[in-house]
Amino acid sequence: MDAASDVIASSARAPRYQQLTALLAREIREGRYPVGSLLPPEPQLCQRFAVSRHTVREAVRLLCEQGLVSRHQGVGTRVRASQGQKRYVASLSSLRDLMEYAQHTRLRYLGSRRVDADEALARLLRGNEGEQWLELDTCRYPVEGGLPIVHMRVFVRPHCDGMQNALEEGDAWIYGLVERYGGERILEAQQVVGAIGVPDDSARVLGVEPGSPGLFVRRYYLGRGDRLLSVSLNVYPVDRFEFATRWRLAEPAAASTGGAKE
Amino acid sequence: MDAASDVIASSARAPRYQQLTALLAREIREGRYPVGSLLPPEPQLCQRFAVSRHTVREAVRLLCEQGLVSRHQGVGTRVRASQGQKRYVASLSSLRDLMEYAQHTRLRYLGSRRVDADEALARLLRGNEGEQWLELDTCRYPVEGGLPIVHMRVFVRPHCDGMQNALEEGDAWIYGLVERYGGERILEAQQVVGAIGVPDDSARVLGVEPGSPGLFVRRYYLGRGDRLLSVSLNVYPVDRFEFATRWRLAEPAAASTGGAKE
DNA sequence: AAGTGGTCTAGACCACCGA
DNA sequence: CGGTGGTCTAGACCACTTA
Repeated sequence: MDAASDVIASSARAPRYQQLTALLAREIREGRYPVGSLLPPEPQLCQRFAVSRHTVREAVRLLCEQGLVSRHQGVGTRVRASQGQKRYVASLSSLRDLMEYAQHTRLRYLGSRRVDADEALARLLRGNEGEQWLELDTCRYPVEGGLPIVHMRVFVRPHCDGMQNALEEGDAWIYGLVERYGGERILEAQQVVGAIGVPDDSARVLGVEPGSPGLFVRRYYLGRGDRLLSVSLNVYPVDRFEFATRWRLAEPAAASTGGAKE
Repeated sequence: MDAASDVIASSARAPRYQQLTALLAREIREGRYPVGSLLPPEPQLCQRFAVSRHTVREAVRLLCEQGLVSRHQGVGTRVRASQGQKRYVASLSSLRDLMEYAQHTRLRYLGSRRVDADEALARLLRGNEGEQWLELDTCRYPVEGGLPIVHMRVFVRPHCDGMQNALEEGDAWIYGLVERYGGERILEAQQVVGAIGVPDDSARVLGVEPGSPGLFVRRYYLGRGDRLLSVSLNVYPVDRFEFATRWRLAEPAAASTGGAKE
């Protein structure tokens, strides 16, 4: 190839591997390396850009982190996408943070019962009619007392019997119990939020007028192979709860670790 | 130190840098390097474990990706957490996905006006009393017609004048306009969701009873240095909207790039 | 000025894959 | 088998922070 024109400037401000990342990303975007094809092998890139293999690998690593390529030992570096999308991500250090407010709440256990899912419940739980579930009825109070913040109905598989006892102790986290009693890690949580007129049973628990404005939150906890481990149906009355999320732009930037001061 | 006992087995199955990562992670967990302290400098780690600096750096890089430490040129490697927490992440390919439903909606522009923030509005917009804002009044309809799904009041800085014209064309995305007219990328979006009795003005737009159950969503769009670029105040009536999010467990697995086949 | 992590080179051997 | 990416060494110079 025309090695001369491909030389990476060593005097430029940006490190070489970052220049290389940008250059390769542009060539991928412009079709020189179509999606599905293989990038040239590392030795070839070293030669073309007159840099060491370490530099090439660092550059390709960034492409990899941006999802543009994937590497496979013995095969090569395959182009997976032609352009890095903007991606906004939100992260939680634990599912507990889904309900950050809950740090300052106490759980109260109200009761439990076995239920056979009728058609409406089955649809809500994404299961089949006639399935057996164990329903746990709970609510959360502020630690300083007062009216409940939320009415929570938690559905788990019947073999999770025994969770009730743990719940009665009062400061357990549903998702933790689900993992302990279900013997399986929660790999994904899905959440659906919407408005609702508070239904009668929740209204009684929460001490508000039936039909008054409320927030419903359904959470589905999934394990391996999208196995449904638990479903929680929550109702919050107006003014006692807000749900905050932060979405940050995930920089496909080269910066990696260096960035922020402490 | 007792270098002999710290030698990393070269015969073991796992690569040295992964063994090193695991070893350091354990020592952090067990308190040898408390949170807030500095890890020994790289040359020292090289000596202690009798490995090259490259290997040490690869190991520390993994600790970094797991969030256990952070590196700072000229300072050192600081311990940030004593144990790798489970982390759940949700990602969007664009802010548009925050309102996935909106793919099938049309925007309708209702009007705009300049406002001086009074105390209540200033608090809502996280700004100061007396600040000038440009308020854009809009709502969204299903493409197939019918009642509006949401009443949106968007606040932008006054210099964004001209956005109205773009809005009147009908299929613009607020966040896109904010970037175009503000001349700045949105680096972060914050979202607060809660229940609300639909206020009078929104009720008129939405065609529902004032005070009936609704969902409010406040979104704050931030640019560089957390500069507030825009705020959007949305009200959804019951039954016309649900808000879904998926949180997936992000594996802090050591595997890095090697893992999956294509 | 000294010490930190960040970048970079020039080599080497290995595990894995496909022909 | 040859070629790929994965790991590793032993050096070097630089940018940045702190004192």
